[in-house]
Amino acid sequence: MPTENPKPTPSVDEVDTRYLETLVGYNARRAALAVIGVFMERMAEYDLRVVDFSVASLILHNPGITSRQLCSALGMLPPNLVSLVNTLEKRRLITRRPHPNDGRASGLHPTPEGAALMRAAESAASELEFVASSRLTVAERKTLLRLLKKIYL
Amino acid sequence: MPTENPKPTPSVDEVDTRYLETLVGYNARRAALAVIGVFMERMAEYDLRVVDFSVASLILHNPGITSRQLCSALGMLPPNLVSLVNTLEKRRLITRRPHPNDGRASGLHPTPEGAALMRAAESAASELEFVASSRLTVAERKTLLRLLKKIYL
DNA sequence: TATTGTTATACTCTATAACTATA
DNA sequence: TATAGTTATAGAGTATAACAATA
Repeated sequence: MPTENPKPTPSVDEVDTRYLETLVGYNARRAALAVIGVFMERMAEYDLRVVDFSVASLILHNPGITSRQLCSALGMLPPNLVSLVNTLEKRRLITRRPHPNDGRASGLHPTPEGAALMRAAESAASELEFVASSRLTVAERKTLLRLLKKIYL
Repeated sequence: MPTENPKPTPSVDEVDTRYLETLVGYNARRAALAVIGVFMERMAEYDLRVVDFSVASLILHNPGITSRQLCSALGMLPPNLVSLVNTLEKRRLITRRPHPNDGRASGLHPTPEGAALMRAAESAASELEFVASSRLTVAERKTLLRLLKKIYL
């Protein structure tokens, strides 16, 4: 009878991630973190975090938007938006004006400086898209965006 | 001459998110958060957070894997893995054994109970995939996974 | 000298409760 | 009574520095 040692405390040579890679959530999270990592580095030039960029971009394209609307659009909670908006205001990138129909709310508006900064930041972001999806064809990138929207919309 | 009031502090009716929706990072993050939100609720039954599931799944499929290998595979930092592994060990879901080739490391192995739990959890996760991607055809889901991998690999 | 695992700790992000001013 | 915005605070997640044991 030959030597038998069926389970000799094995070591792992190469990690098998095949199961996790079958999950949409795992892949979407990895992809998001990869893209956003590059995005963060690039936006440091404008002193904008990812969430600052998102908020300021929505204000640029939706002048008069309220904090509540920003929270709904971006899935964040009102208390976590307060200091962010305050900082943008102190940097003179946005201003608050009284809301025309609702005395409780403020309308958020880009300043000329804020609009200029965001146009530059959005240009940089759009350039980055080509880097981030450099291994995708234009058609594949379009398909990816379409399928991702079908997941979360 | 009619009344003119070209910029009367507008209010926003419906938020225009079209620019952000052109960005892969924005869409991937939204999709990941949507899927993972459902995932978290479902995994509460097994008392597993997303990261617990990922670690335990890798241990199941890679018996003998080290902490260092887990960190590399999941993009997390060693200090943040310590208490997670300790908790899995205290729950008797995994055990540590001496690494065969490296006295500094421990090999992590699933216990029979841990393997049984993870097989159940993985079944639930795979079922959830059909819910999460219910608006996608099978072919679309396959395409989505392929394109996401091309982004982060 | 470099690496594995660990402790301690700091920083960021996210979540909850409670308050005010207005609808 | 309900909602917008705010404050304070708690909790989760992520980050760095430094150490002991081993390679």
